[in-house]
Amino acid sequence: MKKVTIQDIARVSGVSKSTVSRVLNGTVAVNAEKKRAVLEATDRLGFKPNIVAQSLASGRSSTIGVLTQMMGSPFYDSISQGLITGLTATGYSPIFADGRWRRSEQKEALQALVGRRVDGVVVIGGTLSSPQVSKIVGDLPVLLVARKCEEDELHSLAVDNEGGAYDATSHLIQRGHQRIALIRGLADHADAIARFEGYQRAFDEAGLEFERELIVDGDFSAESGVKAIESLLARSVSFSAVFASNDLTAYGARLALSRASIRVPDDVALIGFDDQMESRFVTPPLSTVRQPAVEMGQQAAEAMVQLLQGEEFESVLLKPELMIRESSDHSLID
Amino acid sequence: MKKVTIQDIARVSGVSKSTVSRVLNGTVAVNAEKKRAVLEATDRLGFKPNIVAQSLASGRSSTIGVLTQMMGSPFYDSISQGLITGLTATGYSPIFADGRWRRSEQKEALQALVGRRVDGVVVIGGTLSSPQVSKIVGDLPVLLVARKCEEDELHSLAVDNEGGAYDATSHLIQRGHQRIALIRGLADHADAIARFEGYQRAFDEAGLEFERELIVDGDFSAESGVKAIESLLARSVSFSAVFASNDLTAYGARLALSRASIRVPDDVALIGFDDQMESRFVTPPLSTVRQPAVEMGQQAAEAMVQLLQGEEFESVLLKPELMIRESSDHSLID
DNA sequence: CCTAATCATGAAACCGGTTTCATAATAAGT
DNA sequence: ACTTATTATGAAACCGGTTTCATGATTAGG
Repeated sequence: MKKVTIQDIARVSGVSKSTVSRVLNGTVAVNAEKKRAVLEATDRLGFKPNIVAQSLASGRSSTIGVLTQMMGSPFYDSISQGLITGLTATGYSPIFADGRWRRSEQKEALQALVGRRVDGVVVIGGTLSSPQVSKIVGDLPVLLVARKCEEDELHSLAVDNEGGAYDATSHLIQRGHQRIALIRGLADHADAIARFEGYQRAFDEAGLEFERELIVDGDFSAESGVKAIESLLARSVSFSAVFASNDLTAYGARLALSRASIRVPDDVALIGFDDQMESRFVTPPLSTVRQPAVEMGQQAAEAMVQLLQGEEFESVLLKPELMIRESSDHSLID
Repeated sequence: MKKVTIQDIARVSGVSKSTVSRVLNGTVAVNAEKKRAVLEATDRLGFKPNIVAQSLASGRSSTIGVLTQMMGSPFYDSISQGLITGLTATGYSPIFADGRWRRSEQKEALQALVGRRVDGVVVIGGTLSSPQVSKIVGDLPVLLVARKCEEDELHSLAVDNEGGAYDATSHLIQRGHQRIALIRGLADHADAIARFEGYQRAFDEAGLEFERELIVDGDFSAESGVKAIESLLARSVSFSAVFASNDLTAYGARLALSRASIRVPDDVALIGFDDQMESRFVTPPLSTVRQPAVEMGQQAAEAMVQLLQGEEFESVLLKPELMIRESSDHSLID
């Protein structure tokens, strides 16, 4: 079970290890006869290059660092998943480090990745500013996923949260809803803020005022959806629709409504954000704003490979798609 | 932005690079004065060891290969997530490769990991037999997660699927149900088979016979839950309870029941398997058999680190916990 | 046919660490 | 005090590749 090295190949095929390397990488032409001998030996001895040695010598590790923020969010998890699948058979392997949404840990994680000499870095979410990221990763290619890049110095692959929220809210307004409760996400989370802004803009453009009392704080968890509805009911706030900042929150809201014998969509329309896998199957199927998480991960993988091959990549802002299902399929207007 | 090497440290602090290495690794004692100088220089120059070089020289890469099977299953995804978090700050980094539930791809993926000279391998699910795995990874420590090891030659961290299914079924039987539909998982999936066996044993031990017509095929997807219920109804099979092979399937079943105006749990009790995050919040909250996926991932991380430190590790078979919620909270017996 | 340019190839340097080995210095033993 | 066992340390080998460089062989140009 001892490892075969190119030295062994060289000895067996009667050439120098330089030549073996050249044959294997096809960097320069070598005599056809020797080439055949080398390939034959490589095959017969079952040679597998030592990627670590390759990395050290070439300065490239064929490894891509991925910084995640594990909050057990289905959305972020799906992106990671898409990245892993998108990277298979590209020659690059993803190596993960987690930042737990804490600045210091994100920095450490990023440093660990750089220490491992990754060829590029994909940052999924997180709260590090792009200068902070740049400072740590240096001139390595970086791709920010599910995050806009404020300064536009880094490449990014994000979703238009504001637009998505605008669409969702407008949809409800068109169905005649005016008292639309909003369950917000984490107060300092960029996505949550953008979604709130979309909500506001929908009201503005419809020439309507939204009521302060309809805005409830949340934290993207299902529990916070339950609490939000309970709070609304406890305060006897009336509302005919609920826009939850993500699907998980919408599930919680749905449960709380059900407990209060409020029917969805008959009494109250409900809409979420994300379109996680389960949303098509909950009762009633949940209307939501679709963020193609898995696809984003795969796209990120492709984009990173492109960048590593020296090609250019234009930051993209994906337009999320409104998925209208039964939970909002009830119009107040006949 | 050029890299600082131990050679630089050596020059600055006036010692040889061997000594620098010794100080940094604490392998052997060195003169206190020199030690201080080295540490000071290390600090001042902001030295970060090149892990690739370290790996090549030491033969250890401080990297753990993880073989996943991306089927977008929340259960498996959560294990990966647990692994990532469990490995942070251990000095080891996880590197992923995906096998897509296909034998040939699993082999390739595993080979890729070994080629990267990982120190150990964690296999999550998958269909490779343990001899096949051993053959590829050689004498590296291996941990099979969410899978029993048939031959017991490899370490494993699994859940007692048969027992869990037995508990779930028995629970329904105790509540007076006798016509319990079972929606099976993928026909050739070990977990699906074990769950079916648990179902059968529960009937046996209760002295009851289960009816063939109540067993419907599925594939662990929500769609298959919908189809299963539709099939049951189309065949006019009567049943008072449904045991779905996983939560996703249960969601689908719930939706189909709802469409047919069959109430849960009043008309039909429903129970799933997994206890994924959402199950507490669907309507009605889903009774299920809890597999602590995230915790399993974390435990796997710990176990692997243990193995790498030469400590022993006993394969464990976790006992899943029955979570009784509203979806099965209706007894036929008063 | 002779000189210059091109080409294939092996030797050696290199990537950045770890580890063995030999040596000089120090401590211990009698 | 003299030999022997320890100890700290630098030089050098090594891990397994890639890449530069020099050289001898080949081809092209005139």
